[in-house]
Amino acid sequence: MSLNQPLADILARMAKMLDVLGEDTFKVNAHTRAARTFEGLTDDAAAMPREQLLSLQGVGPKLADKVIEFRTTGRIAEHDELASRVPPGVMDMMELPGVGPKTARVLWQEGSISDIPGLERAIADGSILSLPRMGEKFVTKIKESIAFRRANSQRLWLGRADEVASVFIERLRAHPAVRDAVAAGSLRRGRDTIGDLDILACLRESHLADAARVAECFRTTPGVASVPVSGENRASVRVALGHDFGRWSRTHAAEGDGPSIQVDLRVTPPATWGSMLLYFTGSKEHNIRLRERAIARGMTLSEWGLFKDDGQPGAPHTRGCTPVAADTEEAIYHALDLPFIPPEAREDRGELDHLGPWRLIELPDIRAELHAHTRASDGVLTILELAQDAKRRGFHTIAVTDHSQSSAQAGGLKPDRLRQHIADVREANGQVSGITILAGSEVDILSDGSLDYDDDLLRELDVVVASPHAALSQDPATATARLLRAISHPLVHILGHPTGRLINRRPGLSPDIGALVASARAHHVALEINAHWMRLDLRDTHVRAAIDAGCLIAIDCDVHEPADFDNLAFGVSTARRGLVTPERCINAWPAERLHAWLRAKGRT
DNA sequence: GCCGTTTTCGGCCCGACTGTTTTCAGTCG
Repeated sequence: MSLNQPLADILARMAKMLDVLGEDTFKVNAHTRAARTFEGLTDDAAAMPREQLLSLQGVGPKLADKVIEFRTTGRIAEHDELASRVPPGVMDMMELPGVGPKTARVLWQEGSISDIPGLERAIADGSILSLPRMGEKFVTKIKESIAFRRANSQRLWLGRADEVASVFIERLRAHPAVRDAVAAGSLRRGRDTIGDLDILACLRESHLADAARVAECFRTTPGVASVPVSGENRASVRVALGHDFGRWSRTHAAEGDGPSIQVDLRVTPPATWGSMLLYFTGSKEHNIRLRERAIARGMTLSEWGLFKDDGQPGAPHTRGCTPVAADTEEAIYHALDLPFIPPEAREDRGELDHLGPWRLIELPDIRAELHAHTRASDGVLTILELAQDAKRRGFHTIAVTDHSQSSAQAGGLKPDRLRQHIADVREANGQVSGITILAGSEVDILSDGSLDYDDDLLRELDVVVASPHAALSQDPATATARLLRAISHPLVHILGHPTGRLINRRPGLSPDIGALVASARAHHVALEINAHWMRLDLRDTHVRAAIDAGCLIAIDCDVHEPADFDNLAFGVSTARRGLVTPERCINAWPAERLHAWLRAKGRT
């Protein structure tokens, strides 16, 4: 188990405690930045010599020593000391929208309010109004925040957030004053979960005075429950996720994933489209890097554009200055001596140091689906229907990979049924012109790492996707040994959804990713990015580790019904976050190359 | 607490909105 995440967590907690205690904000930021560095790191900080720690972004001598202390003793003394001074409930209060470190400190130290229940009591008896800067409106805002938080303990699934965003985007695009509307924020960056939605609308040149009407159109979208922020060019709304928000909400609304989400809108004229899009896409940390880079080049960057720094007080766009670049993101990056950086890579994980143009995998590059189920197990399509759907999407290859015998709940095939199924696939192949139908199986990796069919049967298949389905609570060492055994099996092509996680549902296995990717590379096994938005497994940071190690990647939809093909975009954005290129993705290879690679397995 | 294409000391991202203020602090993204 990597030390990176626990380390990131404890450093982030220290930053928050320093903040509420009123310590130097730059020290706070230093801890926050270091936490992010470890969160995005692929190599394990547990194994790094001090010199290597010091080479990391934002890690200096003091933080390096804290890392070493943490991995040696399991604690950081300074953290424990801070924790003894800050009640945990005060940290909870800072999670409320509208309550920052200063407010939390006033509540705690001047109002003796040290947790959210205490805050609710102080609101109920009115005693909160005696504290400085706490008025009626503030109290109302906090009450709403508490209710909102209670209903939204989890971030939203990517697939569901996308569905909600499209409701607003389609509505805005239909407005006569709007040239275009897009999702920005973490949705555009393709993160696996979304905290709130950011929508950007661009006015037509002929309708520059209509920003307020566009914001009005946005605020009045059916389903909007409240409007916490409303300005001339912006608005924030909260929406109840009812039955009007697409098929996922209908399927999953009652399953405890939070009944509302905040959606932020920004309206912009075309002249500032690029700088607004850049600003609103983030990540915040990426934007800060860009602004620092602008300053180093004698410029300043904001959502209003990139300007020459003329030393005058006041924001340049309010003084009539002409920007160096503002209308497109490309122009801004160019003026900062950078290539266009894809949104998925904007996480302050070293992307500004990337030389040359980026060419990450794109949706149209994908030409094959190698993980799909039919009615034979738990899918809804026949072999021919599956092939026709895949062909419609422009694929040259579809692999039929129904479940193996141990997945009884999914209708897994006993050996005899699989033999018949293989014969059926062979017969179907050729009946749909222009696409190759391969006979495969999604074979269970049993808890000891052995496979669910014997080798003679596996040898009859064109594609073997080996996946863990049960025993997903194994300890990391056992899980690692299990998956390594499956990877080293000579007939396995693809390791399917390697950790078995379900986002917001279960954590899945926590194998040693470094060992996994090294073995996958050595045994020519492709690691799957399962594109279903509840899985996205491998996750982005693991994909990055696989790419750094030289592994091959498969991006598959794990098709059970026709709509599952639509999830491919989420798999692709996860791949892009891991810096996957077309060359490394077997689904992007031409048919001949892919088929030759599949045939080579087990013959060497 | 970190960092160096003005710096090993003195900086450290930018602007809008909100609420409680008589001119601004706090929060957010």
